[in-house]
Amino acid sequence: MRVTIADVARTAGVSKSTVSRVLNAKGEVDAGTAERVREVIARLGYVPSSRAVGLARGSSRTVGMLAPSLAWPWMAEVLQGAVDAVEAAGYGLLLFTCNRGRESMALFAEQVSARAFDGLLVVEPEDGIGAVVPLRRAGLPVVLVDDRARHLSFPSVTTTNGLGGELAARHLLALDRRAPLVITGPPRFGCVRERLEGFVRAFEAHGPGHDPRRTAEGDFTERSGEEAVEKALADGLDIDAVFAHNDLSAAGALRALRAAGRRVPEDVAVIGFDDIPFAAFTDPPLTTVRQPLREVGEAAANLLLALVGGGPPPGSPVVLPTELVVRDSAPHP
Amino acid sequence: MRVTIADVARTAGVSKSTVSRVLNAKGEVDAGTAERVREVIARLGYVPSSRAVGLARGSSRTVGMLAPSLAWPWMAEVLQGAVDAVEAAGYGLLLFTCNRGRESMALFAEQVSARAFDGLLVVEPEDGIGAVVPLRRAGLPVVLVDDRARHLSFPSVTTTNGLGGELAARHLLALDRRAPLVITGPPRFGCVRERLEGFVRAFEAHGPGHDPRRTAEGDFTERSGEEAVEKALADGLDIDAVFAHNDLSAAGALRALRAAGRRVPEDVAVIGFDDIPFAAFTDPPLTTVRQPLREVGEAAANLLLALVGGGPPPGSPVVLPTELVVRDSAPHP
DNA sequence: CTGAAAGCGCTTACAG
DNA sequence: CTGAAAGCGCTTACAG
Repeated sequence: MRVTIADVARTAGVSKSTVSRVLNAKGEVDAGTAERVREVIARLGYVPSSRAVGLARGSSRTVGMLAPSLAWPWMAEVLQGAVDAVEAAGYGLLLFTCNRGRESMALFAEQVSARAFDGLLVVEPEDGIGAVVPLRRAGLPVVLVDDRARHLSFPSVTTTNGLGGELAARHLLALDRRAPLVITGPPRFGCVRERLEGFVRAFEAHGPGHDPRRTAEGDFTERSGEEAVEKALADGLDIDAVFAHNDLSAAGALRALRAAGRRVPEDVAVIGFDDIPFAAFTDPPLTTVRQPLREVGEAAANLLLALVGGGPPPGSPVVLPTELVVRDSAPHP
Repeated sequence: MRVTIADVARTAGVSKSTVSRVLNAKGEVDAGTAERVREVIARLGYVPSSRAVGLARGSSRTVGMLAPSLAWPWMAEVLQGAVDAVEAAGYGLLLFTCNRGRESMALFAEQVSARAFDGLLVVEPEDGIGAVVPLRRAGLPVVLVDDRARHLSFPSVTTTNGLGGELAARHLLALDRRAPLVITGPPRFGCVRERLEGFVRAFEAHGPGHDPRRTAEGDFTERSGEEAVEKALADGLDIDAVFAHNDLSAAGALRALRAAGRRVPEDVAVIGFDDIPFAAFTDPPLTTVRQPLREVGEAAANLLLALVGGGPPPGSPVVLPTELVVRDSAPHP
């Protein structure tokens, strides 16, 4: 029923080898023969079976992507970038999620060992990269969208998180804010540590320094941003600025400030991180440190494809630039 | 290098057939032999090659999903639901996007005909389902997350869009709002037509009826919601309520109303549609018609898996309920 | 330039 | 209960 390479060969009056040659533009084929074969292929609507090709060739033209829950708004952007790059290369993207915990990982492991894909893209797994270390050791090309594994020399793509923290700090200093509240994410994330370090560094170099009591640990949720502000105010901390480690917690901070009757930006300037689409729609619109998320996805995918293609692993992480996007929550000086 | 079924057979002192039998729990195998084979499989860490199994068996335990740009906030939710269901069934999900237009579709078509997957999930393609009709005719199980193809008897999953429109209307009427502005999405979407019809129906049955001039066509973007309100106000239309066909355009409406000095909900009550996570964070938080997006993804995937498994196509679309989520932009009466 | 044959790693009748 | 063999649809040396 489905047309195979044998059908094409028979119809064109050549061998399967020859059909395969014109298909893959490999080896010398008489121009006339090639033309004839191509014509038959078109007429019969023949398309090679990816399974058979994969089996014979030992590769599947598919890459895997392991992501935490897709509920994080920035994930969609990274994923879109990756899909675009993968598609452009004629590959398929097999998507896996850690969403269901251990069970997810077990299923994922199965697919891995079943050789369902040729390379793997891993985005910030919540529980560390322990699960992917052996895969890489087993020879599977792996690229991390993250920076925590730098010391393990995992190929990775990340952004200038430290610089981002610095940009936020300098902007607040330019606005003459000296009493910031920093709402971080979970400190196990390398990006969190870098953002904080960059911020503190700038506040020490160009400002009054940073009092550790002005750092509140959040968990990237809107609620945690809200709580951090509520607690700071309840503790009697005077604050004229907030630097949140992501836009969601910045939105929470905005809400808590509003509820407390503090005006933004007059009383308290607020800066977020990520620049997810939603950042432009908060009230007031959020000044934030933009991460080029789609580009991150694209870069990671392209790096992976290069590795799959046999390219050399990059010596150092690919680092994409962050930039400050100024909106009303912390306007220009 | 990689361990194959032949290695297992040799080590266990049986034939490949027998290994295959214990692997697939097919046919009678002596309990002792089976035990021995299982032990060898575990010791050697053998995992069947998905490609080889697929080729021999004629199926790949993979389903495809074709989605428009992942940038729409609700897509992530649907996708997450689908991934969860697919993973739970031990299948893989191959993700495709229409994001790059014709080129995307060409690549997609290629993967389809290459039999890279056993079934296809299609989410609201911008340019209609023309591309997938032939696939289905060719025998590929297809499930639509949409309702426009109902007359083509495509298996599909959708929500009670008409009821959603009605819920919005009744809530506004209960708040004694008689002068609504309805901001629709592109009318080519079936869901848009249903939402509008449901709204109008309720306004005619229980209220003053609906003046067509009170309907503005939007395109689901924040900007289009903003413009619709600006234009209505510029035209001197008196409005005491807005019903937007999605949360993004509702957010735009909120912004335009604020800019015009109208208080929400005192002067104008606002209701959105979808209940994307961001709806809870607007100012004021948005009252909206909730669609169970994750459940939609799950239901669609499960339906598809059933079809792939040889189940009968459902006679009618699977319809999931919408419900009104009341927040401050249109509070309880 | 081209074909016959072996092989990729499985499954599945068919015999026994 | 078990094995030998053919077959899934390709690719790739190896001959010619």
